[in-house]
Amino acid sequence: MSQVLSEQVRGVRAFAALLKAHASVTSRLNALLAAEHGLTINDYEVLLRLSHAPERKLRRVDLADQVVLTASGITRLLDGLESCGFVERAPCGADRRVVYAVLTDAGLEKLKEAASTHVPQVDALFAERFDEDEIATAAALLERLGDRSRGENCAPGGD
Amino acid sequence: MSQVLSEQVRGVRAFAALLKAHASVTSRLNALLAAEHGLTINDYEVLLRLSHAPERKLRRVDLADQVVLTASGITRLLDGLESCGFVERAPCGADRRVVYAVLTDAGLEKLKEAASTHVPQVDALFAERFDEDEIATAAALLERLGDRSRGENCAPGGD
DNA sequence: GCTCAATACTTGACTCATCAGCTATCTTCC
DNA sequence: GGAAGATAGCTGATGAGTCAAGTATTGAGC
Repeated sequence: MSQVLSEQVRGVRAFAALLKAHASVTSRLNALLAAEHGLTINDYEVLLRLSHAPERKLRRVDLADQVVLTASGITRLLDGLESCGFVERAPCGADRRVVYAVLTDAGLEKLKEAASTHVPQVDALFAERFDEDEIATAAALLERLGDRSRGENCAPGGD
Repeated sequence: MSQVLSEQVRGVRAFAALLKAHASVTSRLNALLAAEHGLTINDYEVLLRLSHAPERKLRRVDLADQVVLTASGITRLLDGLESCGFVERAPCGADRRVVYAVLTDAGLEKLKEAASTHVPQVDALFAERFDEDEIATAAALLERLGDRSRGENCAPGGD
């Protein structure tokens, strides 16, 4: 009866595992990050991206792309970080539509503080389950999955 | 300066890739599932789990565990599926605290209908990026990551 | 057989992110 | 140099999920 429902199809199993792994891992790490530093994972990721950016600043639209959020999602997220003083706005001389998000010194400090617990926690979570080769393999595969440049037309039924 | 921030630590890279892969993949598939069938990915997963369960029924608490949601999250999600007629409540004779969620015939039909587009889409997404071995490897690694029985005490700084 | 803790579930208030729709600015083309 | 369309960003309404606190039921200990 359930030909359609049986998971003989490979991708489905991997997808289900991705969903569960993500939910499981993020719910745990999110709780720790929130309790210890008052940040969400997305807050943390945004601070991290900014810290790596030239002059510690990024256009909001590029930030949105990097953390896979919509433009309005980034606006609201940055509202929070701005009100904490971790991020500032800076106009762009060349294009007045653009408002850069700039990591402040306080923001960098906050990031370092959060990283000091978050990085070991993340690492422990992986180290408990995988050896180094497996972590590297997982990272490489996941990076390919997240690469949006591939297969834009992936919708056999909808596009 | 940024000893703490540099991603020499392996787990962090894998974690960042997990976040991005998940966001990227789910935002796409969620949009398709919502547009074509009016379901979220979690709705779909719940219908699927129920379809595999004995007598097509599951305690809410077990369902919550399987899809990694809180008890209240499951209540709200099932509210929606109930009002669509895809799921029904059934009392448990042995324990009157328990309310089973039961997949109705309409719910099974809905699942089949949704699966008919969703499964190929999921599969295409993976097939575009990976060969079969890689998909199997990714699935196996992700399953281990999502396995909550391991490493409960994963918080070096908090527990 | 009564009390007390644990378990299953629901509800209200809240957070975070979405979409639709808006303004402002930039670019192109006539 | 003015109109038309594209791009960057913001805002109101909404949805999906969380937590905290509540009820109802069960089971264990005395």
